[in-house]
Amino acid sequence: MAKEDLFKNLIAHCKEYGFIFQSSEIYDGLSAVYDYGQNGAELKNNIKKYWWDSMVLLNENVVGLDSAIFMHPKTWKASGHVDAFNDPLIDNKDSKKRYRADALIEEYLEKLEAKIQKEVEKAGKRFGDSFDEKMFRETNPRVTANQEKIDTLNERFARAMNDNDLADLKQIILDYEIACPVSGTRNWTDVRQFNLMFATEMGSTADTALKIYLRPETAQGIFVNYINVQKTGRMKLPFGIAQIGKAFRNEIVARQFIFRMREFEQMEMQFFIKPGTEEQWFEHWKKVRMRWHKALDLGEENYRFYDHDKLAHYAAAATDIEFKFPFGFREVEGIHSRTDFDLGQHQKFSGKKLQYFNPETNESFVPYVVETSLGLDRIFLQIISAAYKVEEMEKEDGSTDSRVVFKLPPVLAPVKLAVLPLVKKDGLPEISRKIMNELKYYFNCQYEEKDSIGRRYRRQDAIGTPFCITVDHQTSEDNTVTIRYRDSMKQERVQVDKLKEIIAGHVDMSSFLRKLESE
RNA sequence: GCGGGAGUAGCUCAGUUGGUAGAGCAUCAGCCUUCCAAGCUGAGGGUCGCGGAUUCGAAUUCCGUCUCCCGCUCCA
Repeated sequence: MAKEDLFKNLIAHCKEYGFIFQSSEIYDGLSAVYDYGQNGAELKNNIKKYWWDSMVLLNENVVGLDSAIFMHPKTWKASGHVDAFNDPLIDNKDSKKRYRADALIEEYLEKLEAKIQKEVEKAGKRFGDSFDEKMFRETNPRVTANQEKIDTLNERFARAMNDNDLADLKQIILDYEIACPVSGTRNWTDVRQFNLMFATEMGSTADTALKIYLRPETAQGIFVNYINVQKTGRMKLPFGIAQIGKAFRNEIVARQFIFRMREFEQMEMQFFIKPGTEEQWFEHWKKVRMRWHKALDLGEENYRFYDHDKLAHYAAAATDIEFKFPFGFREVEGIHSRTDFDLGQHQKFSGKKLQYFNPETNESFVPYVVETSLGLDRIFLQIISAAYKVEEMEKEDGSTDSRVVFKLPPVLAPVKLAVLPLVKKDGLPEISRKIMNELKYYFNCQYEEKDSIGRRYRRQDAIGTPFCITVDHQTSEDNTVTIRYRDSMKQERVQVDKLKEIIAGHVDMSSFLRKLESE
């Protein structure tokens, strides 16, 4: 099957079996927003538990937090998001390229500056030692003309940016005949503002309302609570704060199913450290996080690190853990060395001390931060992409047969086992119900009696149920059932009272975590 | 946002120059009892993405709009 088809089929499969639906589908949907269905919600919760437990249970110096989506507007000034997420953009209609309008103008200014520089250098060579640069700049007509152009443009540009005058930004581009570097034409659209943060108002009357944003990342909720957690938890450096929560970005183009959504969920841990130890902790968390991913057993060859050359405004070092999706290698998790940027900014904007006092050395300082930031929806997509298999097999009579199977890690599977009476009579349903009623306290179970046993197995394969328990006529004689394994399709006959132990061995989170740490 | 493709039942799709909306699978009920889908009988389910125009009559033609997919672009 072609890769595109595979991805399409996966999306269709997710809908058909209750994993993911498009938001508000009966109203034609809402772009780049998705809902998790009955099976998707279970899988998502299990992923969260795996992450949360691996952070908070396995690391005694990492604690959890659940901060609000709404935050004081100053938060986003301090974090840099208000500035970084508000770009005036313009499109060239011929080349179809999109640019930041301010960047185009700045580039033009640089060109003018370069022209002057060239004149100066030329003159410098000609006159040798007797060259008076200041005099030359003030008197040469070509230089003064360009310098005047720069000065007037600079002034107008600064005013337009300050007033957020989009119309004038476009007019500048037209007036100074700035052309597209690709097409060379000046066929421009209007300048439009793309604000990547969703805004709303808090307060019931318009005149007192405060403009607030839906958080574009969960990290700031951790930073603003740094002191609260450190003091009340009596935390000593190094320590971490972990959080799972929704974040919102008004993406210009959101595509590729749940890979890039406008409303998404992050699993982030901010690790506070002494300055000077950031390299060591950066390497530590790179290793730990990669091990966490690989324990899911989705194929070693599907992972790689990608180190950033261009760094975001907050980062000193950054790497991504990338996974090979059906559409190529993409970022799933970011590990960033954020220095004291965030705490420093919040200290500055709030006027509150966000420091750590080391009683041994009598020093106070703003801690450095290494963060691990994982996209929950992305790792969900990663897991189902790797788990979705169409298998061809040969039947006993030589004809071919196929099945669609979700080979989800058993510990994450939405339904752990199905209890199936072989036939719908002879008391088999009653025995099955009894078994189910005992196991339901430990595992998410399903009971099914409709259709042939083979077809019921296939249905369970399609949602990734790792175990099918089949009750047959022998059960009433010796209290045994068959247990059928999803991946091998092999069956074993076991005692009913052994079921809990056998299944727990495969799906229990605590044993999975133990395995993770022992590796 | 731009270019290309698409939208008909839960899923995959057919639907001829405009003339009463179909199939397979799935679902539900019943029959049959069988350890790896596709046995038999019957039933339910669609204002053909939405809105408008043309027409005696529109799934089909035209306009607008929404959504999805691919490629740019943007973002991490």
